[in-house]
Amino acid sequence: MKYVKNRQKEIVELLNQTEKVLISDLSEQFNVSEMTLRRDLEALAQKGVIKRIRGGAVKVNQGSFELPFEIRYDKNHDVKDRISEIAANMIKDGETVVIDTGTTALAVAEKLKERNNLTIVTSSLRVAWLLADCPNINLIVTGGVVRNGERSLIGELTEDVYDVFFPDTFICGVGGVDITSGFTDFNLDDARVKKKAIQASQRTIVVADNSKIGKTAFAKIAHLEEVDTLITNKIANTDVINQLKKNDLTVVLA
Amino acid sequence: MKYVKNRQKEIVELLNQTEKVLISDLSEQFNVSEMTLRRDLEALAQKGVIKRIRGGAVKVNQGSFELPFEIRYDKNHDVKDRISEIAANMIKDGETVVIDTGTTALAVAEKLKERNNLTIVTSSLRVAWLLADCPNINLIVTGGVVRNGERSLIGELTEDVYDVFFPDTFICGVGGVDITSGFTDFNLDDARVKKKAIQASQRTIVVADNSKIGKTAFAKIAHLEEVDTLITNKIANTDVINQLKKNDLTVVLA
DNA sequence: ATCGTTTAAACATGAAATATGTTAAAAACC
DNA sequence: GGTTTTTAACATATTTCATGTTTAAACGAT
Repeated sequence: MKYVKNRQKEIVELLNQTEKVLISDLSEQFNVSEMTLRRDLEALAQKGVIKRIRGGAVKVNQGSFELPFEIRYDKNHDVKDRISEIAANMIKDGETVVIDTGTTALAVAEKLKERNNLTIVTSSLRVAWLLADCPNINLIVTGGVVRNGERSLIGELTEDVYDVFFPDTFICGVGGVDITSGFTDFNLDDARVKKKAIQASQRTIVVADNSKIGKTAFAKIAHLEEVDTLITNKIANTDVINQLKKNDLTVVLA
Repeated sequence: MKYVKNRQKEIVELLNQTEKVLISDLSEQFNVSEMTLRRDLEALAQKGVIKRIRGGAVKVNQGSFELPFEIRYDKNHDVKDRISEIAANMIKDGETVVIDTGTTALAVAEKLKERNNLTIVTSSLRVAWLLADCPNINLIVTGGVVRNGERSLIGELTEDVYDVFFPDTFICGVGGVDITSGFTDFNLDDARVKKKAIQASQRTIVVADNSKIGKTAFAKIAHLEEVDTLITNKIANTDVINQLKKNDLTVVLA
């Protein structure tokens, strides 16, 4: 079961480099039958990650398109683990914390599961589901329209929550961090929610692994100055990191 | 897996009559090893349904206390299936439907999964989770505080949603239906939300299996006249049903 | 303290669910 | 038309989960 996901993840990554993969090649590479690969490709095509062609698959990644949550989830898992550990340690007992959508923010939520006396606000159904039965956490879900796949809550209902809530810390996930474009996200609606959460919160901590550094996604979330801390990992492009540090942004490398 | 839940359910029901059960007795009765029963009792004690004592367990059910969701879920499953089927058939494509918390309402959500062009509003995380990836359903989650175990959303945030939303139909779950006390629920906060949903909705359909008929739970939801239709099953107490029918309430027997 | 009972932990077994492989017929491509 | 790929159905393997067994430790009562 673990292998299935790993293999499918690798197929996607392979496709990002080679434009096209053949079932016959993959079969040799992974040492599994062609039928299995066919099933893998079918599953991925179903999610819209790849496009099936006769004998293999081609990439469909046109434009700023985000991979499905499940695929992203175990990508860079060890990195996210380190980043989220640091983020979790910056949260003190008794705080009111907003936990954002996205895989890295979900990892932070996992670290906070056993903590006491926390009030957690989230617009991610996944975070809500994860923390729903923690008796020691006061969990609040923002309302909103459920965005398919991502399971994030968006829209007016979500945004309006930040007119009445003023949390201590916002754990924010992003699609890209760049010197000129600032913090961006793949989805406009999600970006709007993040923007309001930043404005309402005392401090904002962005968690983003190195794959996001230097990238620009579709929708603007905030300028660099609006965020307090960026937690990323060491492999991130040092040039960009150094420039980010000049912009009144505390950068922590996991 | 199905047997585990059934056995645990039966243990709880047994405990409601006898105050106390012994592992040695249960082992004989269910024809399973004592170790298995020990595991069952541990699981139930974990959820707070029973209290573990040396050699067995005693009931903890003081007052009007509701069993945990998981235990209730497969109780009367076939009945809920019939009731929810009827409820689902009363929903027309294009409607805006509120789906409540509780096991029977969740069963209705399951029936609506494949339907098209529905807007579904829910204050149940379980319903939200179930429908989250249905591309043909426009899913809206009310905000609110997550109630432990039940995974329902409660509080001001939840209630206020019904100041701005005016749905066509409200599929409502209840804790009890009675001639004099009307519709009641075990939880005050849930009851408040239900009350507001009834007021905001064009019509309210209560789904409740026979175990609820003639019962009164803790918190008042609504008078009989405020609800349009009650869907229950045939085994329900006929006297009560007949009286209910006199109160301008359409009763449908599954 | 001491005896019998109950529990907890570790490992073994069994059954159900899931993933993978194989085969043969159908469909698609050239 | 002949080759390759796909689909579907079934067979096999793997994994997971519930259950059982055993043993040592913990507990309660005397």
